[in-house]
Amino acid sequence: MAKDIPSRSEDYSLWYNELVKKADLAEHSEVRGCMVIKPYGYSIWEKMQQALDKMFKDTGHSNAYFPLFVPKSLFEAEEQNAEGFAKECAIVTHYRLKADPNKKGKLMVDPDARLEEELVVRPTSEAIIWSTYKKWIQSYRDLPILINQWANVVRWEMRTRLFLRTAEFLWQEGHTAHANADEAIKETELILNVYADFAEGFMAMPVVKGRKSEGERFPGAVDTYCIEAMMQDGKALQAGTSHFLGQNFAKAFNVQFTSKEGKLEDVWGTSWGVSTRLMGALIMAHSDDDGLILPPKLAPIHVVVVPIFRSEEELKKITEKVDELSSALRKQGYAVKFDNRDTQKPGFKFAEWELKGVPVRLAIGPRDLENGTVEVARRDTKEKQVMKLDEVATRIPKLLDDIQANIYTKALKFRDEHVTKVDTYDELKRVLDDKGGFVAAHWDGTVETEAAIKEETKATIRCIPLDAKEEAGKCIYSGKPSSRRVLFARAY
RNA sequence: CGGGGUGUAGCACAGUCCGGUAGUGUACCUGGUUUGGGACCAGGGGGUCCCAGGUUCGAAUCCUGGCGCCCCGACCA
Repeated sequence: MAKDIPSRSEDYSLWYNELVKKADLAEHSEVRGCMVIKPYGYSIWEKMQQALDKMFKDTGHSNAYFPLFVPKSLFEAEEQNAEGFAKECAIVTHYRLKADPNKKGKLMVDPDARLEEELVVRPTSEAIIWSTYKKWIQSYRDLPILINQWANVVRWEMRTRLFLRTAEFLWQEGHTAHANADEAIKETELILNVYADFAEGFMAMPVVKGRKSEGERFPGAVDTYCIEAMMQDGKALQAGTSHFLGQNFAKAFNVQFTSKEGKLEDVWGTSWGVSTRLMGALIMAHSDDDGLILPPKLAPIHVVVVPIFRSEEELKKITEKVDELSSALRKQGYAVKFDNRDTQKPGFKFAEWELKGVPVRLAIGPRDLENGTVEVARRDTKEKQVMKLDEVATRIPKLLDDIQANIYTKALKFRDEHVTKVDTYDELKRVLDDKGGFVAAHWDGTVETEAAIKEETKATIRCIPLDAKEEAGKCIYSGKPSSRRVLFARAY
């Protein structure tokens, strides 16, 4: 086990926190609830951004940027949305500080600098964006608008956890406007599929695509779609949401257009987002007691090379071989790190790069120079093999593909083993306590039943899976009829 | 907001009960030996002991007030 990190079985929560810090991903800042994302952590986030950004652009979206501040009058325009976020908003009330006459060297808020209208620091940008769309949209010819923004938002959470829930976080938020409901719903579903493809294809993390229940719906949305993932401790994590907003925001902000037929109509909308929370998901989905396990498609470093040498001479000879190998790998698009520090021993480096989750490690020493070989170790299984030096550059791509596939398969197997069908309330409670994971059960579709189950078991309906089969049954709580199973779980 | 904990070197912590020269591990710096799974030896540097006030000859330690942070709960898309 890695030094200074507790094992997952000992204390999963502590394992997660320590791993985030020890792997150099992020740390707590001087600001309550806000984290510093460190270079290594940020480089993983950048890989996520790059992949997602390309997917958005490939599906016709463009990036833009809207203000951090939302005037209170705009913020409150869409009532449900405003009410949903009101309890966790940071508000700017003043625009100036001045020297405190009573405390030397200290500043105070200048009471004369009160803003006429308070500014809400965006917890989400529907308000500011729809108030802008109003100016952009007159005709059906102006539609659709397909915009994404990469931004930070602030939600004054009571309790925070690195990446999973921070008071300020980074995300992307898409906001689209359409001429009819059908097109908006298609957009909502398109993005849901983009998110699922990203989670599974890049993060190697299987997800369940579904709809949120009424009680879990985004404030101001008509319908909320989501992808739900399963963490190694059996808790669910919402990894992304895509909302069909209906005409709610158009009505709130008077965004209307003249249709082909010459009629004045309200615009249909969607919004969708994923955040730095995905970093938390990535960590908890794959990593082990030795540290991070990164899927090659998101790893900032694919291959780390550790030279083993006694003298400058030896290092020089090794470096020659490594340079050749590195450039062959780089030509194929892989990021290679040559860890030639002479300040740390090989064993230290092995442990460190394992902690950081680099998928493949090569070790080259005098022995290998003699034999024309290199030791290849994969992070996911910890298996080592000796390869011919001149074969490495051509075999690594396959190995990285194997690793990507293997960690997905492993996570999928775990997820599938943690979906349990139950037909009684007692079973639900037992499975939640003993096994965790998703519990597939019948539900009568009411907010009351969901709330009661949540109150009693702390489990929520994660989603109504899109692929749920029609199946007659009885709600495990109320006994009322139900036509399909939904997934319950305790969640992050 | 409720419950608990905590604040001392970059980091992790001891010392606080019972007041008397500021400690340990790690990290850092120098030199040497090492290097195929977290090296070793020797030497060295680094502190407003969270802040403010009080008690005292003397406060990291006792008293009063304040602040920060962490964990658990409630809350949470």
